[in-house]
Amino acid sequence: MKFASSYEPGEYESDIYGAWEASDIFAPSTPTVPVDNDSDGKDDRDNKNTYSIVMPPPNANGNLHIGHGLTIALEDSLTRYYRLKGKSTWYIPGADHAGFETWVVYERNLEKQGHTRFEYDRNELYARVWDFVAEQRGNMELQLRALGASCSWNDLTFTLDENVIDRVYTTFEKMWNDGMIYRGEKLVNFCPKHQTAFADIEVEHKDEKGTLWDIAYTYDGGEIIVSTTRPETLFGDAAVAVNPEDKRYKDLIGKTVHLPLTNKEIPIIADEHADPEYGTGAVKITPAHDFDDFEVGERHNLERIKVIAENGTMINVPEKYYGLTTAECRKQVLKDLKAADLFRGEKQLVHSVAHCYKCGTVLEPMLKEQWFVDVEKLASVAIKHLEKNEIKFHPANKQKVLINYLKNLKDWNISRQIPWGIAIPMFRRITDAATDEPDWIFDRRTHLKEIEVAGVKYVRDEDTFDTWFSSSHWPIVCTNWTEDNFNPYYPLNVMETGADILFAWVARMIMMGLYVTGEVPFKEVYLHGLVLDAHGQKMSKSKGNVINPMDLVAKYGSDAFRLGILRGRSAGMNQAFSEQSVISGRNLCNKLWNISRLVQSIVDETPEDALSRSVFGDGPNMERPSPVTTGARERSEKDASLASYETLNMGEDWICREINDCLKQVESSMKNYRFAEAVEVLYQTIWDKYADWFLESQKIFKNTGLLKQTLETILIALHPFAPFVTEAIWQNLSWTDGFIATAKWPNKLKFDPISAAEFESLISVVSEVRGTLQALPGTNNAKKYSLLYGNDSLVEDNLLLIRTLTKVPAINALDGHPRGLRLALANHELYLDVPEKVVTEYKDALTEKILSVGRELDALNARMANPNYVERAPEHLVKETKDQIKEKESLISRLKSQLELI
RNA sequence: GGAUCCAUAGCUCAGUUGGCUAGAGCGUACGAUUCACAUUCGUAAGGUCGCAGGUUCGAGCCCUGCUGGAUCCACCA
Repeated sequence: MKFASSYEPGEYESDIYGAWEASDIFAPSTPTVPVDNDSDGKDDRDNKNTYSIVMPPPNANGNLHIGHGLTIALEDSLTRYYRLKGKSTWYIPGADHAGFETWVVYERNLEKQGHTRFEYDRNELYARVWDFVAEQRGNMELQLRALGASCSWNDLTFTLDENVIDRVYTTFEKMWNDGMIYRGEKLVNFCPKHQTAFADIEVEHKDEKGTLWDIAYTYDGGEIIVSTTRPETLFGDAAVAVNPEDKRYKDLIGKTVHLPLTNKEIPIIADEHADPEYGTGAVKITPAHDFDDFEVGERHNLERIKVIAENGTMINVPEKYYGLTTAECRKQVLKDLKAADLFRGEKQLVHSVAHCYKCGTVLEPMLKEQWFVDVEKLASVAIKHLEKNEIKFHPANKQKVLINYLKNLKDWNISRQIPWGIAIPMFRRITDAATDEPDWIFDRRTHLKEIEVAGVKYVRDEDTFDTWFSSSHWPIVCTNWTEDNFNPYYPLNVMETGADILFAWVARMIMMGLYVTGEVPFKEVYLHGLVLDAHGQKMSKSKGNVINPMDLVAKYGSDAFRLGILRGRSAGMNQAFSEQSVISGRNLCNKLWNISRLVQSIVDETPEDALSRSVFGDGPNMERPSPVTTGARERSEKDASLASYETLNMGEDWICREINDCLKQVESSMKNYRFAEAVEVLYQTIWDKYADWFLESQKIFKNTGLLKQTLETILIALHPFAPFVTEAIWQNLSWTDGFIATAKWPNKLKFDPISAAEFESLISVVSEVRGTLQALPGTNNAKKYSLLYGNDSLVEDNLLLIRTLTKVPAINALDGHPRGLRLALANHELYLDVPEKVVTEYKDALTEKILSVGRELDALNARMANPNYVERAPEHLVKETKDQIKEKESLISRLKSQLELI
């Protein structure tokens, strides 16, 4: 048997992916390189039929985590949907060198082997990490395949590919020439462990308990007490600041105080930065080691005295403290202050402290010469385009959030002291050269340590770029955008990524896209939130609640994972996820499998229908009977709209209508990025409508043309979300052809709307029968009692169907007097043939039913009693209310007469 | 300090310009089962839509205030 009794994803998934890839169906149909067939010098391509999306590159040396799972589920659903819709889809995969992340892993390995980074020069380290990453990379790519990502593998972009580096250098050169790059000595957040600076955005602030110490700075005839959490930095103090409005210290402004433990005198200055309400109102100013103090120092032209070295030890301090770590120094300073009777007390406080987001080390504000990008122009251009709504955001509020961020953006430190990254293409003049040559020159030859230009020698800056500087070019480099040619794939149709990197990445892609190409890099942005555990908690290794997507794929299948993670998820929100939703997805796949199995078995009863060709290998599950030769069908069979069928009864019209509604809802959901809704409506349609009502009725009618057509339609509609099971079924069905992955999105089905609506009545009749049978005392009622009908054409015309669906033993026309229990249906005369005794026992339930219908009727009447409602509400609503009142009234009177009979 | 989001059934979530009796999945209870599927089928219970006001014929949805939770940015000597 081709269809086993349950769907086993493990038996199909890798074969299916292999077949897709071997047939190269994920490459876009519109060429990605310029085409000029008529040699008129113009590109013949257009962007009307293209759909482009790039993958946020996963870390090349890591494993995919749950967030990647969500990313792929979202992006691949879009890609597959638009592919079925006939677009030339280009889903471009990527791999990230993940500068700092990878470096941390590599350096840890080095340390384990008893080595340090300082044993090697930069080029050698780079080469070693390159090999390390190359070894790891295939793993991540296999996992993307397991998730079903239908990306164009030939176009995979690695963040250190030559074209990426070229593009980054071109941009940097342009910025340098435009005067947007400057070298500045500024305070940067510096990790003493990793020996590198970070951008503001990479810093993690955590609230910590600390101590605030009061220290006396003396002057002739008195002392001024300052409060500090960092006594060890006092050697770098350049002043003491007080608020100009602070009466206590007014007379001291301009005087000098003695800096404790030294022979230095420093001035007392007036600056707004000092808050009279905080501590003593006087604050020590250490321009080289505190961000605020740096600014105070700039205002007052104070000396920047660097007392902490990059390795975290003390420098430029009295002999006694030299070389101590900051912690040791703090201890010693406090001890010495007490001995000198300059210590004036301490108190506990909670303050936020900057930490390295990778190793947790407390970051040191460090005075360093670094490369900065002047972001003013970049940000203002981006704001202008954002305010013109050139990019649509999902969720919409992120547009405002982003604009707000850009308005407050500070200059961007792009230097990193990590070997693993793109070298900054700047060279410094060696000091003894002629003095009229520039200090720094741009040059692409970063593989050289030293270059000579016009007889002057220059040495390369050893720093590398912040990875966000290069990844801000991602849409540009992935689509091979160039200055010279029209590119039908740029801007991207959508940028899908995590809401947590809206600032770090999305903002920078927009700025860079506009700077380089003059256009926004994408038309829409979809941001997903965090995937939380089943209880809404953040996943973390320390909590032990991390869910590995690959485990779920192995256990339940790729489709189940995708369906599960998309359910109940909406843009931008951090939402819970549990194995249970994956199990639901698995169940749907199995349901669909069995639906197909049933349809195939009905089709098989008509042998001339059984014909197809296999597109695929000879796996044990992929075999099918030899083709039958009668009436060979053309490939157009897979175009669902061309298949022929006729609807022969109202259930058939009804399912056509329901499937059409479903398609419409899926289309509108996809347009609005409401993935969960698309999945939900498919789930309902396939399970509750197709299987539970339509297929049940087809056990009687067996309309093979329609069965084939409708099954194809729902398979294609579900394919974007569950690519494997739909393909596995497609390949197993006897009449389908080609890949479902490249099928055509179905057209609407034709049906008779009046007949379709009548089926709703039948459903309500059947439901009422089932409900009443369950409510009656006793078990197995469906087998005990038959139905009697009065003058009712719906029932009369559908005796067999109603009998099948309700499982009652018989349905007979009422001969003479009504008997048994009349069902609570306003428009049908139907009785359950039950003995008087049972009817009597049912009395309470009947009374309750009358009361509940009565309450509904009261509410409707109250509405009509309100003259304002009748006057002001839309006419159709008023009419509807009237109709409902009529229906309820008739139902109630029937139920009441029944009750009287008892 | 600035900003954003969230609060609907036991749990996780829908509910799109305000409009029919507020929905789904899971869970729970009861019942079924040779006939595609126990990864099944049927039935049911379960909600003052966080609280308090306001606008409206009509509010889960709009407005104001409050409470609770989350996140981001800035700052914390």
